[in-house]
Amino acid sequence: MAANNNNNPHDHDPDHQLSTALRLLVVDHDPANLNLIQDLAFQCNYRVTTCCEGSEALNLLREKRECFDVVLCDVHMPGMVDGSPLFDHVLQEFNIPVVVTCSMDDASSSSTVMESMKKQKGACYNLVKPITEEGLSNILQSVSIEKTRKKDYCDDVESEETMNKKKRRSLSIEERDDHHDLQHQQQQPNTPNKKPRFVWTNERHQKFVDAVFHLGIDKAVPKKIMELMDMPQLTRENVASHLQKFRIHMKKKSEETQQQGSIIGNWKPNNNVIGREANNNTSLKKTTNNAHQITQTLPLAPYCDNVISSTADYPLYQSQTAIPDATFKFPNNNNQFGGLINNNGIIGRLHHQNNNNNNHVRSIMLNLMQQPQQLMVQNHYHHDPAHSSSNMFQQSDYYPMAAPRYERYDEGPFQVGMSRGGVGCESSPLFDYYNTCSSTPLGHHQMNNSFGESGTIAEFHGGYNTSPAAASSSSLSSPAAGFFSSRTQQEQQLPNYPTSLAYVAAEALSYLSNSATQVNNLYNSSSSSLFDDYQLGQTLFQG
DNA sequence: TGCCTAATAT
DNA sequence: TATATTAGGC
Repeated sequence: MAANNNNNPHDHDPDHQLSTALRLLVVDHDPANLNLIQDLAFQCNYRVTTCCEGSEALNLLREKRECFDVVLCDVHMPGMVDGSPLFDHVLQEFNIPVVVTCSMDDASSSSTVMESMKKQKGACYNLVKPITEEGLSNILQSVSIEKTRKKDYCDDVESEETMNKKKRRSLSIEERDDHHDLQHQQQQPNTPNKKPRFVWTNERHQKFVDAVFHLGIDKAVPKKIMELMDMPQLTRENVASHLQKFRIHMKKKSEETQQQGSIIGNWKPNNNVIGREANNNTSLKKTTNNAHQITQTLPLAPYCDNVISSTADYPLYQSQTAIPDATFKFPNNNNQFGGLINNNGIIGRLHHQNNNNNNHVRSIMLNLMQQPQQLMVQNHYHHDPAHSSSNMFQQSDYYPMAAPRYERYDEGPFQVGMSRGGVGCESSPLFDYYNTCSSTPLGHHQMNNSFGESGTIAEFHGGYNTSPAAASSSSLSSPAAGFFSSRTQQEQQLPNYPTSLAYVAAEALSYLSNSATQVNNLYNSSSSSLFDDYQLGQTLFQG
C-alpha cells in the first residue's frame, strides 16, 4: 500500500505541473529506511511517495508514470515474482531515472548497478548507504539537472516532429490509414492501459531454453514452449518472437562452429603443452547469453583444442526423458553418442532401460572413459549438503552456486570434468576409497599443472548410478560427474586466472586418459563382475 | 480455424 | 537491438 505524504500523486494539484520540486517514488521493504529517506527528502524539499513492494511500485508507475520524476530503491529490491531487481525493471519499462542504493561493502551490487547503467537506456544513479542528506541532495540535483536538460531537448524535438507531422498530413491526408494512426497512438509511451513490454530477463530466457530443449529443438513451437514455461503474463506471440530470434542466433552459432572445423579431433594427452605466453589470445570471454553455448568449441590453446563446453546443468533432470538426444550428439558426427557429456540424463535413461544389465552400463562407462576428448568444462559448482549423503566436500572450499550459469569462464569457480555417466557421491565406486583415505582429505587431491599452479581435484567419480532416481538426486551435488578439478578462491586471484582454466582442463584430460587405461586394465583383469572400488581408488591415487 | 513463422514495424 | 505485430500459408 502506497503511503503518500502531502503530495499525493492521486490528488489533483493545480500547481503540480508548475512545481519544480522533484517527485520521488521511494521503494523499500524496511519501514525504517522509508522513514529515513522520506525525512531527508523532505528536508531537501522533495516530494515523496513511499511504497514497500516492488510490484506495487511497478503498478503505481504504470498507472501514474507522469506523477514521478525519479524512483529510489535498494539494489536488492525485487521487482517481480521472478526476483529480478526492481531497478532493472523500472529502467527497462519506464523512461524514468532510478537512484539505486546499496551498502558500502556491497561491491558486487555496486558493479551490478554499473552494468545496468551501461546497458540500459534510462538514467541510473548509484547512492551508497548510509544515506545522508548531502548525498541524497547531490544525487537528486544531478537528476534534476539531467531532467531539465532532457526536457529542453525533447521540447525541441517535439516541436520539430509536430511540424513534420502537420506537413505530412497536409501533403497526403487521403493516403493515411485511420487504423494505422490509431494504432500508432496506442503505442505511444505512457498511454494508460498500455500493455507492458515483455522483457526477456535471464531467468525467463533460461526457462525458455529449458523448455526448448525439453521439447527438442525441432519440435519446439511457441504454444508448447509457452505451456511449459507456465508464466501467466507470457503470450504465444512473446514466445514466437523470442523463438525467432533464438533460431537466428542458433543458426549463426552453428555456422560459426562449422567454420572452425571439427571439434572432435585427435587429442593426445599432454601433447604439445606450450607456454603461457602462447595463450595470450585465448578468448575465454564471459558471455551473457547461455542459450547458444550448448555445443560451443572453446578457442583454447592448441594442446587443449578439443574441449567441449556445456552450460547446461539440466534443471529438468527430474525426468530422464527431459534431456534431448540432440544435445548429446556430436555436431559433426551424425548420431554418435557423445557431444555434451553432462549426461546424467542419458546414462540415467539408458540405465533405466537396462537397469538389470550391469554389463551394458559398464560398457557405456568404459566407452566414455576411452574418449578423453569428451571433456566438459563448466564453471558453476553446486554443493548442497542437504542433497549429498557424503561429506566429501568442505563447503568453505567452494563458492556457492551464486553466479548464474551463463557467467562463465572469467569468474566464479569452475570444474573440469569428464563424465562417465550419471554418477554421484553416493554411488561412486571410489567412494569407499575416499572414506578410508587418511593422508588426503576427502575429495581434495592436490595437483600441480605444468606451470606450478596448484589445483585441487575436488572429486573423482568413477561410478554410475544404481537407479535413474539416483541420477537425478545426485546430480544436485554432482551435476557433471566424473572428474572435477576445482580452484579455490585464492587460486582464482592468480594473474591470468581465466586462462588457467585451459591448463586445468589439459591436466585433467591427461589424468583421465591415464585413468581410463588403468580402469580398463583393472576391469580386464578382474574376475569380479563389477569394479573393485577400493582397488581402483588405490590404483589411481596412490599409484 | 488455429497456429506457425518470415517479414516487417515499432 | 529487442520486442511486437502483421500477413501468408499450412
